[in-house]
Amino acid sequence: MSEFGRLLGSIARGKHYTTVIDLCKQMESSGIAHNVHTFTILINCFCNLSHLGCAFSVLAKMLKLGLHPNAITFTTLINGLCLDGKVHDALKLFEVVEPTVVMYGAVINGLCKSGNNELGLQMLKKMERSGLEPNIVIYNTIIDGLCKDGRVTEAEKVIDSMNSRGVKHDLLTYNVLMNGFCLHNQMEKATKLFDVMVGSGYVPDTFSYTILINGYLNIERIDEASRLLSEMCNKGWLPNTVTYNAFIGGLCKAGRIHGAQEVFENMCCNGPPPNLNTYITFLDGLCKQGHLDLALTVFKLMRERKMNPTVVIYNILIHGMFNFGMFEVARGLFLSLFHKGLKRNIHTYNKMISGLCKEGLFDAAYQLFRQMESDGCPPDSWTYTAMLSGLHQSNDTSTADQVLREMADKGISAN
RNA sequence: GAUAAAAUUACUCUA
Repeated sequence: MSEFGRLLGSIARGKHYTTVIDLCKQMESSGIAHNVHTFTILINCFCNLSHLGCAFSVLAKMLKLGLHPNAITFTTLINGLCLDGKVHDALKLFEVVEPTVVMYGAVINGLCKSGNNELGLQMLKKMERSGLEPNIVIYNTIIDGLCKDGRVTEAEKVIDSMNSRGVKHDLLTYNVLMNGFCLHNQMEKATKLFDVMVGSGYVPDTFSYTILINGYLNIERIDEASRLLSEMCNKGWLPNTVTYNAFIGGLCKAGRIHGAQEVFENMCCNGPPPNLNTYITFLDGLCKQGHLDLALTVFKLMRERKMNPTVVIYNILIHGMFNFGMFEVARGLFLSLFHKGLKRNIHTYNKMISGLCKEGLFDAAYQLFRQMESDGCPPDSWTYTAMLSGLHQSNDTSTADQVLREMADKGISAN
């Protein structure tokens, strides 16, 4: 039985979540019983596929069988709730179970990732008071949240207090800090920190290099990014899909479409294989630079390579088409979302409405605006702004007033 | 009781 758990665990670690779920079904039908361990693995798989409902059904089944979920089960569920954006529910669950260090790690991560650094810091304090010692994972989580928020100085203070509590920083701490500098146009500081890190005996990994590479690419320093790429290769670190995706984005941004295409084609032929983000990055770059024909070719290629376009891919193309006057193509793409069974999101509608208004197609825009609610995408402040501007352009003051009232009723204010 | 299951870093669509 524990053999089975081990098997499931290793498959789950390889991220083959659906395989695990299938195996569990087979296991059940052949009468092999679950235990807390295998149930928890199953819950984690559902969480990682964002099938929270299924995850909680498994929990219910566990309870019905008289099995007691343990701290790991709860941590898994808390993490799943956070991944699904339900941080409040995660907190509620957290409050009714006996906390552990890892459980704190999961909620703090959920809080920091959802823009609640303050609550994350409060949790850290609460944890310290409760007698549980925060570990390096918890500190790195907080430091990352602060760095991404541009609060690198505060992050450095957290490092000091962490050190004085006897927790030593690690390679991740350096990577997180470097990324903080890179994201806020402080490449000199990032580079200096890289040198400090190497000088202290840490061996930079693929993350370290990709962080710096991406930083240089963001300021269009392709030369320096390429130099780092060779350096990392010489040191024996293989650039991965993320590293190349960063190059594709950076090259497109610098207008070097040909270079980006070369990187992309090389990935297709020699690996590492392009993933969804490769297509998102490349298509977005192509569309922003007005290379719509090539974008459509890549879009076709994507489907030939059995990579399923998502709504994000469609949004990018729709946006590109509107920007370069091909609004009929954009409308066609919008319609194919329905044919393909892909759910529209707020980006889709905001792009469509502002695009249609730009073309003077106010009625069409208004029609979409009115279908948003029933399509599960309630308009946000940006939708209202775009729609109102369209209504004003078409001198439809009565509709504009009505929309303004609705907006006020919903407590949404203009941008 | 565990040589099995849980939390942290890079690429990633709109004004």
